[in-house]
Amino acid sequence: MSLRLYDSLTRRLRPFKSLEPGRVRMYTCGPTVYDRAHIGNFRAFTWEDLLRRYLRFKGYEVCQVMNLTDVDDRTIAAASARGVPLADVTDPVIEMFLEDWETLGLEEPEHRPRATRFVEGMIRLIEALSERGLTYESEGSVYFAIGRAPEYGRLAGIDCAGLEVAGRAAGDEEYDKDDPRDFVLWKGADPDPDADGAVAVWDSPWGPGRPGWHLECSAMAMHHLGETLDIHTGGIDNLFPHHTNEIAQSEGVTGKTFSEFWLHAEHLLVEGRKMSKSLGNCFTIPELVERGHAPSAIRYLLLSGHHRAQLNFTFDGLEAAAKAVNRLYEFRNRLREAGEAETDASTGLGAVAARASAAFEAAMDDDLNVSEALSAVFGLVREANHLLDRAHPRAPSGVDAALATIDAFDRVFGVLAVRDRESSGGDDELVAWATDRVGERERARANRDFARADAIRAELEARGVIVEDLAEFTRLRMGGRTIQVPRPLRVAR
RNA sequence: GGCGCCGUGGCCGAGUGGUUAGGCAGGGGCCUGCAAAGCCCCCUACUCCGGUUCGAAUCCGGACGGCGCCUCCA
Repeated sequence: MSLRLYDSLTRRLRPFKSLEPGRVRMYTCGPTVYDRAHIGNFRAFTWEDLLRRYLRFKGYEVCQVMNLTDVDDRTIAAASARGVPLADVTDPVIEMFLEDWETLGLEEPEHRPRATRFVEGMIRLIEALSERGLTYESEGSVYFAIGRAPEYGRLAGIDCAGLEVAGRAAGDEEYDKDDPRDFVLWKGADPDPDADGAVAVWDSPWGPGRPGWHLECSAMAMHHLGETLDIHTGGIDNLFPHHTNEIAQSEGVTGKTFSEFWLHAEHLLVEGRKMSKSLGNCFTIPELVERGHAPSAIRYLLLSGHHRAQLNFTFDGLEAAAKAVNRLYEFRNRLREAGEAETDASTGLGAVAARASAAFEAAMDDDLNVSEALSAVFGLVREANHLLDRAHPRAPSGVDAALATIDAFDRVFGVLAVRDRESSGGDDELVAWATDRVGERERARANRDFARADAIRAELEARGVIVEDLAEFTRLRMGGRTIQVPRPLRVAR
């Protein structure tokens, strides 16, 4: 079985093969760190994490680069407005970004370069482009002349020759471009020392200024990964102009293919509507967590739709996702417990697990069809539960194989790993109090004083603690967290 | 205007020329002091109108509806 991925450039599903056997070089467009990333941003990042994990599942070593855009109009505007250096805005945002990254259980990329540390490399790129006659200078700025790049616009499906040059550029103030569609490589600084751009000025052969937005990705990708990447990913909105311009710049310098595959994630809708500040639906990860939603559920929901389709993020969906995650979690627990029981060889999980494994891989091989892959996972859950019921009180054979399969699935989805973290910890004081109350409730139950036991449960529920009596212990659920309180040994009568 | 996407059961969401997607919700059952959780079973849809076909939700055409991009939003 082999992996096939939809490539935006050729607009077709193509078999994936890395340039270097066994090793994938992948560049993922990271966040602009002017404000905390929202769930829409994380939809793309979570999907990229899935891609990365699946490549590893397929046996590749992955070298992933994700940039941090810490200089652009918005970071500059934020710093200027507050009258502070750029880093005073970007450093805390980066910190929050990494926090959220961790919350969702995303794997660390091998490199996380910051644009402001790569300005020199960007200048070298502009020089190389200039030597090839692809640029022109105007009033301290340098532009890329797209008219001299014959392939320009292919990624976005834009036919430049037929494009109107006028369009929205008619009233444009930037009349210093030869062609309004050209994009800036180096933006000359405003001579006014009080101008907004003053927080971000570097020296260059063309005078003081700052690099254009698209340039950083070309520079950092090529620095870490070489002139040709295996995979370049990003949100669909980056198709044009960002990725289109990246290709123009990079290939303009090297004359080589910049990336073999271009993969794009569609946008997220929230409650059926486009995310926007005015609708107030640009939720961040901590906002959702504060509302009592578990990170594992957020991760599951973000992952559960195909990356090339818009995903509708809803609060109902979040609750459904939490239930689905829990089902997997309980299933794995059940397998772990069954592993210790005596085996009943007349029923076997091995074949069921092998079938699920094959279905999972076939689905993921097909352009990361997560929905279908999850269908295979839940198929295993259902069939295995059935066999576990039948073998009870003994265990079917093949429990280890089923457990290994679930673990392999989760190395790709990474949902149970996040869920595991939610089952421990919590507000120490509340936990101590609740544990104490449960102890008292257990004594009442042992005495068959159920009125008292129910009163204590109500008391706990008043403070947001849900009590569940299980065979071996009492489970307390508070918010997204779960705590197990062992049942005191009852004295035999 | 240009380029492109989508319309599946109460909700979310795969898929496909003839065979059960899956999750959540809902119904029934097991378990339980009660409850919850968990487990099992059930619940058979594809916007509309034409066409192609032995057969279409799946292919073609049209209509209606929704959406994205077209210079800095993942």
